[in-house]
Amino acid sequence: MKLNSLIRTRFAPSPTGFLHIGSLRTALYTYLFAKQSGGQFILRLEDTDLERLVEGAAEAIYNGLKWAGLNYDEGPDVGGPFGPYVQSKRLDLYKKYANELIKNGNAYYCFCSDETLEQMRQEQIAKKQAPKYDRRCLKLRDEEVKQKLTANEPRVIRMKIPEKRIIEFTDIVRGKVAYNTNELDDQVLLKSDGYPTYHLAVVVDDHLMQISHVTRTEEWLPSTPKHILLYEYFGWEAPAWAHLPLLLNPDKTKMSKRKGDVMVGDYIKKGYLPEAMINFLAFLGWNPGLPAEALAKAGTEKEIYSMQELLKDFSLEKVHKAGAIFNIEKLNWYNQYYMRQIPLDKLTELCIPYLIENDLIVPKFDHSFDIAAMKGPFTVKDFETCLTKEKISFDYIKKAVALEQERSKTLSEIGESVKFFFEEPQYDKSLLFWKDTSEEEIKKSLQTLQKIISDITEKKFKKENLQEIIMPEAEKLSDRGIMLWPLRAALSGQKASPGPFEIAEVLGKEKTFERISFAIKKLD
RNA sequence: GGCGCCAUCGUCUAAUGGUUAGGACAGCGGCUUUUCAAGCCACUAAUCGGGGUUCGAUUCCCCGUGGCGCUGCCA
Repeated sequence: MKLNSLIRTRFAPSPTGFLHIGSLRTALYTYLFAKQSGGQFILRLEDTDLERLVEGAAEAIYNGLKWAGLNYDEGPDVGGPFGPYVQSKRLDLYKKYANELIKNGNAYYCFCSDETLEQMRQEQIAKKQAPKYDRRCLKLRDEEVKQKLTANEPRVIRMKIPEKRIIEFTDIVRGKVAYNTNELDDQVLLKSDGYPTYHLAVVVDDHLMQISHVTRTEEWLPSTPKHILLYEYFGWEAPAWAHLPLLLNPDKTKMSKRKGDVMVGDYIKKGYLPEAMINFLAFLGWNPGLPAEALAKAGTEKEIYSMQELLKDFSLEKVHKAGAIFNIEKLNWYNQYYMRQIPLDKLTELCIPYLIENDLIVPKFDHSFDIAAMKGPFTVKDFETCLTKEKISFDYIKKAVALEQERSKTLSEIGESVKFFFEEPQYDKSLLFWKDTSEEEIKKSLQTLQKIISDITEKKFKKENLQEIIMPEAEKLSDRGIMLWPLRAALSGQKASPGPFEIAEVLGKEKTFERISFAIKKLD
């Protein structure tokens, strides 16, 4: 372990898919750990599997990290002193180090074909043995190897694992962990296509990039002894290890697609806020666990943490060992909480892409942008110059959003619930009926309202005034719902919505009158 | 199969030898109420099993059970 030196951590995803929500949590913990001590956080792309590369995945990773506020000090798109930060651009390096291992006798060429290896595996399984390379190529004589190399036969480079050694290491999350080298396979380090496997590349890069702490998920725990051996072969000092718990599906399997949304982009599109996602993810597998006195002082066990507070309180030692199920309900709760904290102007800006998507407002520019990429006009200024649909102002949108702010869990939900402010509501006339009131009563209520409203001046069309004037009328009835329900229903066309007076104020006198008239017509 | 990791309410977790086992989400009930939310109040709900160690175990040790991970020229 490196002591007394700058903490440098890295997040090293492979661009074989869009940014996974579990990866984002790993990145978060990695970021927090480095940044809380003034260390550096690095992004490295591990694109050594040509077959699984996905186009656009790298972009999605950059965007996702940026969205979440996990800014890296060095990385493929920002550069840095230890670049390149993309493994496919470092092939010569891996080759050089692999050859060094051969020279020192810590690795050897293997010319076995896929079929040979597969057969070997099958035989071992049949004999109930652990599948393991039988080292037949290690027994090749020097001349044979030389001959095959000259003939340019396909080959890989395998790591030579010593026998009967116990590799013990201390993991920051798990404590002491030990593996017997007899259980380890002679791992392929350099593939026949010249690309390194993860095992070689990760060790070489972590060393060259001066990574002090390796943080990664638990699935890597069993390969850690191989990595430690490689550090030993190279004569390098190994970093500190921290194997983080996995994020799980509700059925406790490794979180994956098919069992729900797992891509960060999915959550961005749905309108989750980065603050909520970060807070939620931080507490999935970690908890500050305040001492009793501090707890008593705080009054309650605080679960709302900003990035700043996380930076202050996070600690790898307190990360849980067990995997955590991704619980969407709690995310929703966090998101709703954070949505209520956002200043209205800002929230409105965030909602605009969703309104455009729902065709509620139409900008003049080409709006075929991607919400997940978060590109497009978001400022008030941009927005006011780009509307075409019946002179809807930013202010109008703001008022509509304000009414849905507390009632929505996501931005996309606001985009939906706010619809009736922008288009005539379509509904069945049965919606207008309050409990078991008669059609006549409802109609009478609406007619009364029609009259009251036409008497109110445009200027006085505020919810307080409306309430002051309409409530006494409603109180005259056996149940004020007889007047208030049909009013609300007529204005919103919805079973559930904000209150009638607030809606009326936003719609304005003219639209309010029209919608009441429309409702009366429905009853005729 | 082998190896490893893990195990507190349904879920996320707090409490590391002494608590009525705490909180949050969800759920349920109530208050509020023109609807739905929100808010406020209350309730339900957990230490996987068995052995030890100890005056005392959620906590330490062992065994079992269960879950998960790895066992690829994937990462």
